[in-house]
Amino acid sequence: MSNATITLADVARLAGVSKITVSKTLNNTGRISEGTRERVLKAVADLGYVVNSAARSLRGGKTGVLGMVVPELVSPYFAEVARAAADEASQCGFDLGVFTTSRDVTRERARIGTLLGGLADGLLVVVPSGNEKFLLSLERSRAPVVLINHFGAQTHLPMVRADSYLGAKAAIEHLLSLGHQRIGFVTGAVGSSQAVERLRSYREVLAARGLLDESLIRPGNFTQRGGFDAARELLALALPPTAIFAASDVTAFGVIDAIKDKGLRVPDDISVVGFDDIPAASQVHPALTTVRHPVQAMAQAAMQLMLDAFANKPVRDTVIEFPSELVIRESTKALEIRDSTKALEIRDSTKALEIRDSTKALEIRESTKAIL
Amino acid sequence: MSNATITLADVARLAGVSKITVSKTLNNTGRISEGTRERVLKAVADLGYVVNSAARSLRGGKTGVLGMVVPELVSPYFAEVARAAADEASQCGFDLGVFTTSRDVTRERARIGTLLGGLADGLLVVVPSGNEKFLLSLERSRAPVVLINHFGAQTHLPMVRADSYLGAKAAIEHLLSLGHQRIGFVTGAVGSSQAVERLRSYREVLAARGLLDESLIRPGNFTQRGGFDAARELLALALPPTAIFAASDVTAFGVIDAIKDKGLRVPDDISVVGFDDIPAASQVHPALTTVRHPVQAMAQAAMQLMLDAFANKPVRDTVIEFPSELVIRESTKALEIRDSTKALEIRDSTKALEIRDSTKALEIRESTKAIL
DNA sequence: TAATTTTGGGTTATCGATAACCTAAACAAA
DNA sequence: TTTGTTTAGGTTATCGATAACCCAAAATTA
Repeated sequence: MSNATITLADVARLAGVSKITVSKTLNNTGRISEGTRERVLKAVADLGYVVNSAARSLRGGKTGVLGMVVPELVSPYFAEVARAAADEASQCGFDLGVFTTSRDVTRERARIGTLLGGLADGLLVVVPSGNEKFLLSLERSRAPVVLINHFGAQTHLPMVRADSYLGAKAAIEHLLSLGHQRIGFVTGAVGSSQAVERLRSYREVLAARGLLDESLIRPGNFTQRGGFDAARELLALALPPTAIFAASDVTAFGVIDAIKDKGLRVPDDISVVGFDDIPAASQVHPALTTVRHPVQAMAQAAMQLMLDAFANKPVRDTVIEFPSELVIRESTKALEIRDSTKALEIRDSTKALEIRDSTKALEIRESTKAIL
Repeated sequence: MSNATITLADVARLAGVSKITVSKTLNNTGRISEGTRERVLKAVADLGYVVNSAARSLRGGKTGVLGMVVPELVSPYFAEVARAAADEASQCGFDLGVFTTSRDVTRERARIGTLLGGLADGLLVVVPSGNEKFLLSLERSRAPVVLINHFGAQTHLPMVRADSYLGAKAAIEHLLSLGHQRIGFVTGAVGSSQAVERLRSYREVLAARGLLDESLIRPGNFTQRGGFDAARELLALALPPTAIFAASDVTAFGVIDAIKDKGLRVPDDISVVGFDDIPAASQVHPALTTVRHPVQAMAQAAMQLMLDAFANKPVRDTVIEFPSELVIRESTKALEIRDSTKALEIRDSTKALEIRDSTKALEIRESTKAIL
């Protein structure tokens, strides 16, 4: 089992032709007779030849690999986004390599450079923090870059994102319609533009009705533990909230844990709403009322932007925004006098009621060009 | 904003030196005077130059990127394995790109070839199905390949894996010690070597005590839905099991859903044990008793094998096996006369009792060489 | 038959970075 | 002054694949 690299030259020698003939055969370019083609393909199979992507890339060709950068892999939301993107990429004949963002910005830039410098044909970037310098270095890269869920600093890079503001608004209004007046909020990660949008929506909707109470806002950092701690603080207030809106589903799980830990019940004593609609949201008891991003459609749009960029179509300043949708399940309930026994029955039911508010994706091309 | 690629030559021109001087400066090879170094670094910064990885790779250098292939991204277990691997890779100065296995074997081989043909310096492969041809093509690749959790076909590739057999045995014995005699089993995915090991353990341990009943074994396919359906069937039996062992935590969640759906309680009516110890396992109510793989240690060992391979140390036929450990939480309970009120209290407690059986990792180098 | 086109396939140069080797200076020692 | 030794930096060739171009022989047409 020799470890020597098998190159086009080896195949050519075995098949008794020139390198270029092998290349043409494998790429279906140029004219090759049937006999030669067969001999070449046999030699390729016998030697187990595979093209060297580095060489092909260097010569100006495509590697067939796209890169994706996400903040973390274990977060169900990012995992879902990555899965959707990998699916769409695969449909288009590309492989998707998923990388996690480094905490170190310098290292991060170096890595992006590496990826874009011949390893990947393009990059899908999920930027929670809108680091301007980082975006600038992305903009100047030769390979196409598509941003996903970016709400921060100004950039000309094409992007696909899901609205967080209206989805959060729908969630708060749902709670208001159930009679809740004191609604707590557990924020997301500091620096996440999505988290900022959700908090902004919470503040504006409640302020408009004179119900905003800043003491009901607690940091949650998008973690279950953060949700747990935040809810504990909220429950310890002299006048605790009757409903809690968490900036993510995972945070909401922590909130629910804290509520149960206190001996209270969801949704009978306190209603809880999450955000993201990760797979687990529909499978916990009580099933979680939450806001969902149309992840698959977003991935499809991102992939289309990537293909457009490959085809040299103009994609600069393109913004494709999808609406988020409220998914009502079992963790929210009208504010009323409780009956513990009945509440338990409801909690044990697995039949989730799903109601969705969905509208079409807005596509805004060249929208920010006028600013230039 | 020109889109032209910036190469070493551009930097060299601006700095007034030759290409090789730039290369030496950036790689800290050769002797460069302080003045020249500064001029070069300034030119690099001004132009925003980043090395072309494809060219470097082609020239025989390293790209600094490792590839990892996992069956899927959304599975919490694989996500956790990928996270651990990315952590370890990062510690060693590498970036890790995570790819999902394609269903199409031909496409899969082509992709692996692409990755190994210059894009990645090495590959970590999580192979649930031990496709022999696939392994053979991996063996003949020039770049190092380390298998993770492989139990299938014979291969010379170095591997790191966690025992499933003994962990499953510990789980079953835990249930037996609690007085359970009728223990159901929900299997994993067909073709998964891990799933095979777990089922084998279940069969052997129970058969040894004359308690094996094949009608208590149901397919679960590692999914929550599969666990749900399997548990429904088990509960519909004339003599249903008093405990159910699921081949994965996610399956166990489905099992628990089904039990609750039937109006029964965990662990008061039926005990449930999972496998994997995904993050959610410790956070559900009741917290799940399960079996855990030492994922971080495994990733570290895999990375060490990779580094050894880079250093041309012999790694062929190396097998590093880690023991799995039983984590006892709240979903298992001694078989006894029930008191519903009391059971509820236990269920609502968030204080998980964690007991672990842990021994040291076994390292077997050259173990299979004698077979040749 | 001569001219033209088609077919099948080879030659050369190139992508960008770098290992191996070489060449001038400048300085020190003899 | 001559010889040796650093120091600083440049030349050349090469990795593997392929675009652009070229060239025979065979087939077709005038």
